[in-house]
Amino acid sequence: MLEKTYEPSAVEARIYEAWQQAGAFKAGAGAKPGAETFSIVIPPPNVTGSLHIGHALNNTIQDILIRFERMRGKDVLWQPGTDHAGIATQMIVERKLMEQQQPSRRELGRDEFLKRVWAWKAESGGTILNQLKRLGASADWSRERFTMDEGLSEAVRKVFVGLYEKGLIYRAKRLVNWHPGLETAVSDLEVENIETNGKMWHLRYPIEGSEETITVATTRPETMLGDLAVAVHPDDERYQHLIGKMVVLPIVGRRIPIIADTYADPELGSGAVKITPAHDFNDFEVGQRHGLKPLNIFTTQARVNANAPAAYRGLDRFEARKKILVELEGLGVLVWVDDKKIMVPYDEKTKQVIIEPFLTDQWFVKADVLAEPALRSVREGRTKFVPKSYENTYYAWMENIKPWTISRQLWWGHQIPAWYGPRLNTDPEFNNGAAGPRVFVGDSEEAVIRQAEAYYGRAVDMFRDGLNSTEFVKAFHDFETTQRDRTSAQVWTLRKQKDPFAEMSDSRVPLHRDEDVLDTWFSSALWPFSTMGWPEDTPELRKYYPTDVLVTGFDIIFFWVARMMMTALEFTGVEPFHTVYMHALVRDEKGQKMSKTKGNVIDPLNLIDEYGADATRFTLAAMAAQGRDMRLAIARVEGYRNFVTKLWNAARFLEMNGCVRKEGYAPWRNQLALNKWIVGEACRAIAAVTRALDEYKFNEAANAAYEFVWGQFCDWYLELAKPIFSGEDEAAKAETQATAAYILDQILKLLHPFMPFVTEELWAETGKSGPARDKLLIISEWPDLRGLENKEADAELQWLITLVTGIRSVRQEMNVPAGAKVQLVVVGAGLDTGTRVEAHLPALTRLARLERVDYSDIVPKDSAQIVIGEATFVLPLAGVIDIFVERARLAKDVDKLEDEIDKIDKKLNNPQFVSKAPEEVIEEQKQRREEAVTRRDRLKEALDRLS
RNA sequence: GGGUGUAUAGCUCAGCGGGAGAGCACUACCUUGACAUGGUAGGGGUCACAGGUUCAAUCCCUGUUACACCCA
Repeated sequence: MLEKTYEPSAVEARIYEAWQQAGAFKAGAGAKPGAETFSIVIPPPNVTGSLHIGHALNNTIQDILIRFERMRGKDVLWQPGTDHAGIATQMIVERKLMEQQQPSRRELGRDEFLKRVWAWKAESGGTILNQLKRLGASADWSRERFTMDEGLSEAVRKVFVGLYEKGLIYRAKRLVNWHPGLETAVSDLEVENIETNGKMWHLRYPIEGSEETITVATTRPETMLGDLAVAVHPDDERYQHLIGKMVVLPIVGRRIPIIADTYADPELGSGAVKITPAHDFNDFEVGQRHGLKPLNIFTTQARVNANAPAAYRGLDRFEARKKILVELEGLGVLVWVDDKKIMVPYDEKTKQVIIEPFLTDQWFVKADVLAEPALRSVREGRTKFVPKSYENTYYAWMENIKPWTISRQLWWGHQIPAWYGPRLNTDPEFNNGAAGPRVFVGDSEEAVIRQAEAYYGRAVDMFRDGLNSTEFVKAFHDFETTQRDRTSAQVWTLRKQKDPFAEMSDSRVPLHRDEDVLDTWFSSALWPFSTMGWPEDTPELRKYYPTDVLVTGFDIIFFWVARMMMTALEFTGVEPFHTVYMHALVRDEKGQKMSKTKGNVIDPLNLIDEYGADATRFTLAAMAAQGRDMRLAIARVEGYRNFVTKLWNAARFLEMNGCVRKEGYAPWRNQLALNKWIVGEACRAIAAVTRALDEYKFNEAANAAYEFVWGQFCDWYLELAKPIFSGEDEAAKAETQATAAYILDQILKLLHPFMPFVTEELWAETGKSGPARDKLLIISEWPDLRGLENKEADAELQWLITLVTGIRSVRQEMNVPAGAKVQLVVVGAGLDTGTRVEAHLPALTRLARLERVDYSDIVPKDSAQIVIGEATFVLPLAGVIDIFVERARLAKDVDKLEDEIDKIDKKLNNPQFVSKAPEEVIEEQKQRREEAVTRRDRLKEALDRLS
């Protein structure tokens, strides 16, 4: 016997274990022979992260699709894994070191620090995956991958080398977005521009050899220390005579030119702008056009460096600003201050640190080249976005894609497989100072050594500890010495004669490895194929790649989706998935983003603890309409928890009434209209859920299932079955018991993708009697009852439901006590109505609380009347009902019908409508009119009888 | 500044060229043999505003307003 309520906490862990034991999550579990494949790769969560509500939604949707397709007999793989999340993880470990008062990252050194990170990964890395398991995620855990696994790292190196060799990855000195806290470059996407109340300071610069001044405006006065020019528009009348003159930069004393460049906007401020090429992206370009060599005034921590006057060195950028303003004011240079809204670039993650444009050597990907085929894939429909509107977002970004900065000055991540060595004097670029060291890129040290030996014509030494290790410095110095001498054949000959050991110091060339690591998204970009074994040609890769659907939030469409498209097309030649399903972001019930600081975070694990995984999942699915965000209200979760209980109790009711599954039961052999009807309803519900899931309309799927289970099966079928169960007709009872058990099976299947735990538990419970179940629900077949609708049964049950509802409605409105039994008189019944009344007499009596049912040709006086079809159903309530109220009730209905008839008549009397509207629309209107007229006439008659 | 999206019941949201819907909330009644995490009945909407297209507009088009998000 089932308990009165379902206890999720008592069941979920056991069920999950049973699935694992049965190998139900394994790739291909339950697949029909020769089945189509269906694969999804999980968006890998941060390895040291924990589950938030967005993950819960994301993975619920994936699990619904996976369970659905698995039940449909496809060969399914859900590929799980985690991401090393370079910046986030490194920050966490650094913070922990600080909290525990241990040596800092730099004090520990690279190797020791990385050991600590791996230890932390080992300690906390399983958390989020365990949380996904609590949600019921049926991923193939035996195939779990991590972005820094050896295989995936090999894929990263292969891709890096491949792109490098094609010229699609290059190293360059550029202005990049610099994070002064982490002291690393970040990509454009990792910067969020936030509108802030700022100021515009107007500075009057003196002009050399003149009494004139030129006024420039800036939001960042401290950067004046790095000013290299003042620009005016070439057509600006006001400044023609100043172009070419020199400004003496206050405080600094540097002479800088006044240049003509269209970047200066004559309309803005004074029309003259200061140019600081090392600290502003626009200024950098201006500087390049005019051959200005950028002057960097900041350290990697955004403190003023030695390129500035001594008084400012070491000051933080904001301290420097204060000091400069004081000094400029004292000099009379600062002439005016405005308030101004300015966009300040913040670190996108924490929104705490202001990002600084900073001039450094970095690695870049020529994203524009890779974007071309990725754009075509979507334009030509080989990959589709759901909802489709995101395709425009994708186009807009991809069409204007900028070079992708992929190097990070971090330690946790994939170290860039590049080595640097000195240039030979025979190298064509030897005298080009800007060319920098000679770079060797290879997917292994052996490959690099081979290349380097070919270049140098002799052995090389590999220095892994970086540019500053004493061994490297010494070796490099030795090489440079010999290298210099070799520039002249004469000197070289002399040297060899003087120094018999010259040969030795000449013999090995020191190479050092690039210390930087790659952007985390570089490895994520390979996820769909790297997890399946690429670059090896594995069976998984052949079978499950390309994948089918990518399920993700729209916030990482650029970070991740676009980049997967690019790398997959470049390296595998196919789109990594045919569909990208973008779900909404989960917000709180007030529509605000959830954040720890606001304290409005809904922890999915709390929801699971309190309401169960099934209710949590169902809520997320039911709210997953295709939109930008969804607001999660606890009341909804509660409601779906109630739904779980409802299902549980329906099963309990069946159990109590001997509804056992029957061997050889065939739904098409049902005799009773009630059973024919519920089979048809199930058929429609299954079709609706299936179609909705095929279209990724999870809310529609959930609602259709919910409506059928609660609104049809529980509210009507079970209620109507009650009199049969307690009745004498054994044949009817047997058929209904078998049908009820059969429908429950269909329901369990239908709900399983949404509510896997309670359905699996009930599947087991109901499997204890009747024919033995041959497998778990998770790998059972998705239901399909097509062709079992029955029009007559539908009409009959619809009639019954209308009648019961009608009587109940009258009873309530007439304030008939709920317990009181009343008489029903059927007037004007034809053969159909008579048969139906007789067939459903017990149900009717019970549900409408009737004392007895009589037939008559005369309507009793002062009665409430219900018109259905040709018959009028009369509740003789003389003395009980208020005639006035009953008249009002009927009159209201008549009014409604009159309105409708008027509306339809207007249409039908319009010759335009009749001539232009489609035939079936006209026909439908006529039919609706006829029904309305009949019903109105009946109601009018009823009304007349009341007076 | 550019772009995208949204505006429907008190709330959260579906829907859609031809009858305005759901869940929650609300009101009233009901502990009837699965379920009070329940049942029954009920109230509630100029479908943001203004034009246009159409025989017909909540739905399509244009504009306005408000809000949200993305990009610079």
